Amino acid sequence: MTEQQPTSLRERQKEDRKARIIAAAKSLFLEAGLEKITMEAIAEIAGVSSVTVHNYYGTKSGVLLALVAESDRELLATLERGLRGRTATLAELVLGFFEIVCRHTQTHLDKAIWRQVIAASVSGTEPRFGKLYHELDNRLASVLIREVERMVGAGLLPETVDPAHLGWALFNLQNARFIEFIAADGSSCEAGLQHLRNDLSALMPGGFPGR
Amino acid sequence: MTEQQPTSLRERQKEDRKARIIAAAKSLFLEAGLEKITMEAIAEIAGVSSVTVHNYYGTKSGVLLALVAESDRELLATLERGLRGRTATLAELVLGFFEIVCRHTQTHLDKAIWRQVIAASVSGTEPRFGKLYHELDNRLASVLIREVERMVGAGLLPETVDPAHLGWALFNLQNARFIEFIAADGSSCEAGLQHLRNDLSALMPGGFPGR
DNA sequence: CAAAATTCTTTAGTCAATAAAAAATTTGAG
DNA sequence: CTCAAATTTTTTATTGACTAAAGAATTTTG
Repeated sequence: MTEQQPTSLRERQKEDRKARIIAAAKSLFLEAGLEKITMEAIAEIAGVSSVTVHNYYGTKSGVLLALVAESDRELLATLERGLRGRTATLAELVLGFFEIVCRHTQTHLDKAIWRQVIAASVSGTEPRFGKLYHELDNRLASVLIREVERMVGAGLLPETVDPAHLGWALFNLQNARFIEFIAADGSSCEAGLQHLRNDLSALMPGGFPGR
Repeated sequence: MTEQQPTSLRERQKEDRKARIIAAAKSLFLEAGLEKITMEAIAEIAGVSSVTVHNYYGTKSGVLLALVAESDRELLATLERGLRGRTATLAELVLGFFEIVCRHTQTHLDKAIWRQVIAASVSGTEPRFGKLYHELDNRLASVLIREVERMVGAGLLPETVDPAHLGWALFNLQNARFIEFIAADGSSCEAGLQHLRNDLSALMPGGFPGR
């Protein structure tokens, strides 16, 4: 996970420009909102041409994905801190997961950016984009999977559960409510949590599968 | 649900133009693919100006949503025929639902169109768009809810289950796999079904909640 | 240092989307 | 039936994302 420094001058310059671009994008988006900011403006502040921005990130949404990916490591760390070995039930796990993700999106970027990113990940105009986003999803789902494994190991869940399948199912449930959360500026994290609670208790009235 | 004819000439002309536009869009998209077709081309065949197309449908995705909405009634009818009172277990119900939806999208429109529609429904640039799409989702989820109600009534599920909550949870699970299905041109309906089976058996090993 | 390879910028163009003025047509009153 | 008012479409013009290709600049390599 540590960055190996590219020896070549060209590589270093490229990294520099990329960093300048996402730095410019981040500050501009935060101060003026997504659709007020043109690619041209980002390019100008980053000191490159707008075509270069396109060459690096493909589309405006591509720039946004880079912002999301940047905050991804921190989100994963927060999830580790908040969840690792700390939950005794599936509901606790999934609700905790959802709450951390929601709060993180509120703090770091904003809903408009997430909407664009998710929309672009679905629309599939950019091949590399979909791939990158899917990797983020994989990392997030893996957190749930690992915790389910732990709970099985600790005897909190029956040996018969398949951690990967259960983890993905829970991730998808949670993700549907996350999308609902970001889809409307008005909807609160609490409302999402309540919906998710309803989902879980409808599917697993006993608190965990098979019982 | 029956169309009441608008008496005014203006209204009739408007309906006419709208119908010409979606007819033009449908045939053009099918024969040349989504991104080859410009709004200009649609407008020309429909015999209106491109600005009029925008005035009616807002965006290109708005035109697509109209196509989706058009096929929606047929999809609902197919769901009714295929599911109503025909399933004895939740897995049968959800898997059947998923399969019908997948096959319908393959037959009627294509994945590229669905990708655009779902992306637009999330991105939320168009307020009316999100609302319309959400209504389609509601109608689809209601099918599941009704069937769950029936199964509770028939003693196939415990009295304790909340049909609305369970219906929505199942719909969200199924929808996640549907989005996965349309996200990649390569992914098959069968693969989606298998994933969904895994989800269901992970969450409800006994075949239904609470057991 | 000079040729070769790479990468950026310039230039030019397409298309979606929006705004505002202008043109056409339906409607409604007399 | 006719003329003014209301509505709607088209025309016109502009912005901005995105792409392609040619040209300019710079790093690399021999």
